[in-house]
Amino acid sequence: MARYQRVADSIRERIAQGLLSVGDQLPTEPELANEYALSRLTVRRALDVLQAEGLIEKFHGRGSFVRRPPRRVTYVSRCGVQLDQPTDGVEIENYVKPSSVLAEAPVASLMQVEPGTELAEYLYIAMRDREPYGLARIYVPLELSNLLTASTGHVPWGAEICQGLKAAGVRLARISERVVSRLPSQDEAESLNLAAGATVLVIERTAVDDQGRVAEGAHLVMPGDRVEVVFSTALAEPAGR
Amino acid sequence: MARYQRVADSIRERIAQGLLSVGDQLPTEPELANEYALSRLTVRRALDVLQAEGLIEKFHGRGSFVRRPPRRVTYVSRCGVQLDQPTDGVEIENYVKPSSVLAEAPVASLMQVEPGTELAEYLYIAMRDREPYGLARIYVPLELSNLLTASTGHVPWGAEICQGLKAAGVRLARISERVVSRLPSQDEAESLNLAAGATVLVIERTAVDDQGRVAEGAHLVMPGDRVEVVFSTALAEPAGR
DNA sequence: CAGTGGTCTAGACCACGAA
DNA sequence: TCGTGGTCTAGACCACTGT
Repeated sequence: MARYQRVADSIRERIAQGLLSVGDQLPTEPELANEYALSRLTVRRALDVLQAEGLIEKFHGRGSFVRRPPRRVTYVSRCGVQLDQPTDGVEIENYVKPSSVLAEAPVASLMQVEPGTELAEYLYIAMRDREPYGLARIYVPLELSNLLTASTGHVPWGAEICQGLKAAGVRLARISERVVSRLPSQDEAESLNLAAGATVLVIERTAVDDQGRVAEGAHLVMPGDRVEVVFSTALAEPAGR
Repeated sequence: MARYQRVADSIRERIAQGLLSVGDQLPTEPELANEYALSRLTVRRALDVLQAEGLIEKFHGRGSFVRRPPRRVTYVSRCGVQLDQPTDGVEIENYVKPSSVLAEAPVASLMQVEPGTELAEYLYIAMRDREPYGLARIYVPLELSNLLTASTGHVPWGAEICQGLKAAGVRLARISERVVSRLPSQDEAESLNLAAGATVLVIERTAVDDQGRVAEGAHLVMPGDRVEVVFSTALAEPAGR
């Protein structure tokens, strides 16, 4: 086994044993190189491995630190964004920025409208532990968004969108979701504060009403190592038949 | 911008322009180092970037090659494994290995049985383009698996499991699926022929019958950059009501 | 300013694959 | 056996952070 792997194992062990705790700064790279009698490049590769695993976090100019073990946030398939992990008591804050946009090609395809159609866009940034962990763009046809704001009196969030649509007389017939894992764009990497090599989980969701029109579309980007997605489907033929 | 990034851009450009085509071998690392007047380590880092992007593939002892752009395979939520991308004409082969196992803790939790319970396990390896792209472990309670083999006469695959269960009188009430992205275990990396730093998409699925018992459980592991997962839910209240 | 991680070099040896 | 990528070194300079 390569030496950098052994160093990674050794530091992993130190963390597991509690010799290094969450938030602690690791020895500097020259110190580690000296300690293991290896070149600095070799211990750097070990740290890269640990960073890819999400065990540590490196900051240019500051040092390397033991990371809080990533608690997975659960995304549950439902109308409106739903991100929660109920039992850990950590607050999740959301920042919402509503606006209206002209649909570019990808959004137009998602919403099944002509490119250039005007849509209401809700941009959400979800924070947790003072770190961003999710970007959500939710699109609603303009005529529906007016009904939404009128009925709720403020910018809706999550399940409120669902209820608002219902109150506005929209009957949702089907929700389709597409889940993909990929490398983040540069923007996404910065917004979500992602390490090099990290992936994001992308969920594209459309809610179709009983007229076959797309009533809501969502584009969610989340850090791949901090989310789990749960789908639960009741089958068409219930037990009673 | 760092020099290795510029080299990566340059090679990316060569591929985009068709100077390098799918399957072509790249110049060797010493050649590239010479060509760009950089050290070998620097061009190696450029190649690492391209490999992480899935653009090239490196083979120890053979060379680096332009990779076929990863066609995403679509996993559609359904009973039984369903992996297909209909319109590309590339054959998907499956190798099945049935056996019976004693449930370890994670499997026992998936199937909601006591640890140590005997279960039928079907291990599938899905191949495509002569490369493995999916590992599936499907678990069925032993009494159901006997019914299955009896009714189909051979080892069932995919939708056959669903039909077989139905024929055996099992009424499925709900399917739950959990999707997670993570780094592969060493075994998984080898079986799926994954590059360093690649992630896998894991789907854990359980099908529950109308008695609340788990009739089928599945643990699917797929290369994160070659799958997309699609869920479609008809809502509880159809349009007609 | 001092201390940290990020990039880069020139050279060496090793491990693997194919002929 | 030979050519390939994988690992490693000792040293250098740069870029960022906090004081």
